[in-house]
Amino acid sequence: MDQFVSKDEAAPGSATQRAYLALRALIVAGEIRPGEKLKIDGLRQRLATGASPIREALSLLTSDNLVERIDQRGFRAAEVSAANFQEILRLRSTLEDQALRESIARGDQAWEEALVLAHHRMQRAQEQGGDGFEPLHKAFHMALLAAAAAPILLKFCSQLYDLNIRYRFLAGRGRDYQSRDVTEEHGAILAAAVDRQADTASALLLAHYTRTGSYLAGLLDDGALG
Amino acid sequence: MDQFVSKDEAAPGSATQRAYLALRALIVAGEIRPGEKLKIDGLRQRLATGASPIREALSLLTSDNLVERIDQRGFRAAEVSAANFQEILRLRSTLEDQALRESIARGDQAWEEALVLAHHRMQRAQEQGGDGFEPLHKAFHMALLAAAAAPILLKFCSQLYDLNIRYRFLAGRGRDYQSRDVTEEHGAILAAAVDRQADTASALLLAHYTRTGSYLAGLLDDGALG
DNA sequence: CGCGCGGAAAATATCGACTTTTCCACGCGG
DNA sequence: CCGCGTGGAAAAGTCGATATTTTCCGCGCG
Repeated sequence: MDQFVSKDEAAPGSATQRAYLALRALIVAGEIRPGEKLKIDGLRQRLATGASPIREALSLLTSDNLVERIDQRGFRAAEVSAANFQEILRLRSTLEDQALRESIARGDQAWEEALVLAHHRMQRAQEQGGDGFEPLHKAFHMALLAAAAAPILLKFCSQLYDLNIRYRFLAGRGRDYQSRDVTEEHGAILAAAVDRQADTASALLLAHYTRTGSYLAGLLDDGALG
Repeated sequence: MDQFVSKDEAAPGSATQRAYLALRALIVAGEIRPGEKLKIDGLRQRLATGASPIREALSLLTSDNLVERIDQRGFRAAEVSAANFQEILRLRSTLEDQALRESIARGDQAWEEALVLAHHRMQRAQEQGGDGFEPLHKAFHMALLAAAAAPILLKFCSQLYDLNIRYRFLAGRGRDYQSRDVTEEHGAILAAAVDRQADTASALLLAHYTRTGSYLAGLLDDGALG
């Protein structure tokens, strides 16, 4: 029994890993509000584990820019601001442009197929009411870049994705995010990528981000943010 | 006494911070070889502290791409490779170009003065035998970018600097690094930055990196690396 | 009435020991 | 002679407790 341990909770080996994933999910989803104090003891109870895994997980999240460490005063969820949001958007554009171009240039057939598959799964989840949509959405975006032989770059992109999506959740649980025509946008990006039209794909992707960005900026101005 | 705590060892508050800085220095300086196993107990002795700060420091270093975590098998110093080195160089060029341009565009007089000061100190250290040169070299490079209002970007640049300089140490303790005309290059970059000539400054900076990169790649091919 | 000082309460950071997992070498069986 | 399974040692991971630091609140002094 190796992969057959998913009884109630996914149990990836170490308690640290579990705590890391759980906390990241809580922060990204906005269940832990920006600036909120992260008390070790509280989290210890909430996640049913010891203090060491919690501390380690928080350290990891610190380097992901999702948690801030205050010298001898513990941890808190990262603050949000319009400037921070803009920076994330800008960095993401720069880095994903580069990653996407390299991915398209180097991608083989296996990449292409994995990409189509990721897109299909995402579409499927969306049509069926959005259950489990979020992880698949991220999977699709990362699948676009996956063929780039640049581990650090991909890691940065993954981090920035999480930071960015956090704002979407904060803007209102992603309510009617899908109301905009993201479906079509995703489809167009997929098509361009599969056709190896790097310029087109990149332009579409950046437009996708810029548009989502303005959309969110509008929502954020309405009080969800200082 | 805020900045006056450098008696024997820098003693910044927490044991975690101390362990983090010490380990990072060891890895960057190459005293811990790439791929080397990082045994908790060994480090515990070496740094005279408990296991918790060590683990936490290693977690932080993991996110800096200086340490790799192996699921239930502990930690090891990050491996090195030509591909990894190339990626660092490439990313650094992209990100520092952007950061430098924004820094030059936004920098005020205080920034200019801090920059000149950082350069002077670095020069001074180099002339006097290179004592404490490394931290000042990093300080100068970061001072160039400091006026960019982009904390995440600057953090990435700082990380990439460390990753990059690690290769220089591995290539032979930075032996005759200064034999190349870095002094003049630094001076030219400083001048261009102070004169707010973004294009020139950026071009010089990238050339600086590219040149250092080829230089190191040459050294690394000679067996210091697989 | 406001400011600053002290002491109590809480939270963090750190340590030392326990539990679980992994690694390595030895010996048995094919 | 080589592969496989077993057993012991070592290391990682985790837990609970302790000590140190910070924070908060009320009291007295200016």
